[in-house]
Amino acid sequence: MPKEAQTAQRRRQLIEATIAVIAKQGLTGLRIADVAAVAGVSYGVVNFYFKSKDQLLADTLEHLAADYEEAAAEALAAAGPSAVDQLHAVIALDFSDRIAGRRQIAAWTAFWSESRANPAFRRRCVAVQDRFLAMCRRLMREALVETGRREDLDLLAAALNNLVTGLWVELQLRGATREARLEARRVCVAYLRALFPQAAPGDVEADEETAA
Amino acid sequence: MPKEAQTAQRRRQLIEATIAVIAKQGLTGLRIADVAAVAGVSYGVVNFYFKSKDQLLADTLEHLAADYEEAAAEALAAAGPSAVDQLHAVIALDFSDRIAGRRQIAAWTAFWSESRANPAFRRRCVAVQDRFLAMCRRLMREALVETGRREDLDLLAAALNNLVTGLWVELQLRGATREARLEARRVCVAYLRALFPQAAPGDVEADEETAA
DNA sequence: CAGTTCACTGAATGACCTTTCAATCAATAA
DNA sequence: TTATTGATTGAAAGGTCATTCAGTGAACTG
Repeated sequence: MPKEAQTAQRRRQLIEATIAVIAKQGLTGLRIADVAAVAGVSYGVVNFYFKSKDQLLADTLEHLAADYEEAAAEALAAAGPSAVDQLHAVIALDFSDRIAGRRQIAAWTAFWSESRANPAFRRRCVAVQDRFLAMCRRLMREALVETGRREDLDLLAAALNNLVTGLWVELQLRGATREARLEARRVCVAYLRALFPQAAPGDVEADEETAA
Repeated sequence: MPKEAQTAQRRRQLIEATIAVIAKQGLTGLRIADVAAVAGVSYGVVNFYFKSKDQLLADTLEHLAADYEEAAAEALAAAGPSAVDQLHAVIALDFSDRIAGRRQIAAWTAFWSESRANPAFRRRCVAVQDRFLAMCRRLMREALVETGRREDLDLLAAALNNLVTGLWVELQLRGATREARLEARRVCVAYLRALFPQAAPGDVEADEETAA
């Protein structure tokens, strides 16, 4: 493996260990030594690859955010052409194992909660939310052209956005098992069905979003 | 003032300082000395009234939870008799200054994020959610009797529950100004209106829930 | 007024953790 | 093989912080 790729690989390994430790011990219980132990390396390594603990956390958030945005783009590209289909694809992704695993959800909620104290966290979290909200608006505008207009579209798009966020918190509280994630997805689908009774979506049971 | 009341008063003062510090510095930045400074007392006092930092945090969560539950009971009692009215009253409360101030929201999100690492936090947070969800279910069942049945009632009640949670996270990220709280409330109202188009609710602009 | 109680103070203690860095080791090049 | 480079290790330094506790003083009590 070329040197550069090896460095990237180790950084990723440490970031993933960081996420695991946050999930297990919370952000207040996160220690550099634990991250290193989970990654199976000496604790000096962490400060070799990351300038400081703070930088490690910032890079961890960046990793989560970039991974989410990449997966969302892929899911949209892979979904059917209708706006309702695309909405359902995004919902499926939001509760998929890849994006909404136990560890990732714990890390996201940790960053949200610290975001008022850490402007860098705040900016990145807000950027992700902005992008997701814009996507919801666009898709719902299209979906409502298909099924009949409403004047409170932006509010209903914000509701979808925040519904997903709230369900993530619920998964954090109750444990993001596969069954719990399916149930969360059903809640979102019920919301979409309430808005678009005409458009019949796929069955939630069917696929655990194997795509992407 | 009788001794017992004075003790309770000081404990409350320290708990409120704790909430303020969490809002400003996050849970990771919370130091006993800061709590004491905000409360305007010497730092030794904190360990005099609370066995430990952990106990201070547990009592802080208990304070938040009890305050919320009490306010919810009052809001329900003060609201009109119809289920839709009561739903709107609860929504108004959830984005009121009393319950959803900047500091309280920051504290709640902090406890949520630490709840996987701290079983005591988790239990209390889940208990609040359980109660709120049960209330949403009951009120929506009644509302749907008034306006027409649906089979996915439990999912739609869960959606309301989690929508509120998600909006709190949004307020945490973007700042819980009065205007932002009103907007969040509008999102909830839009959701309710989408479900119950017949039942006309009050105008959101009208009152900032002065009741309770 | 002397005695007692008790909230309160802040210096001292000791645990814990991040960060630094000299030494070691492995891989590659010469 | 030997030299060089750069990753890795973990001991040590330095700082931060929760917690303890002896002492202070204010408010009651008899």
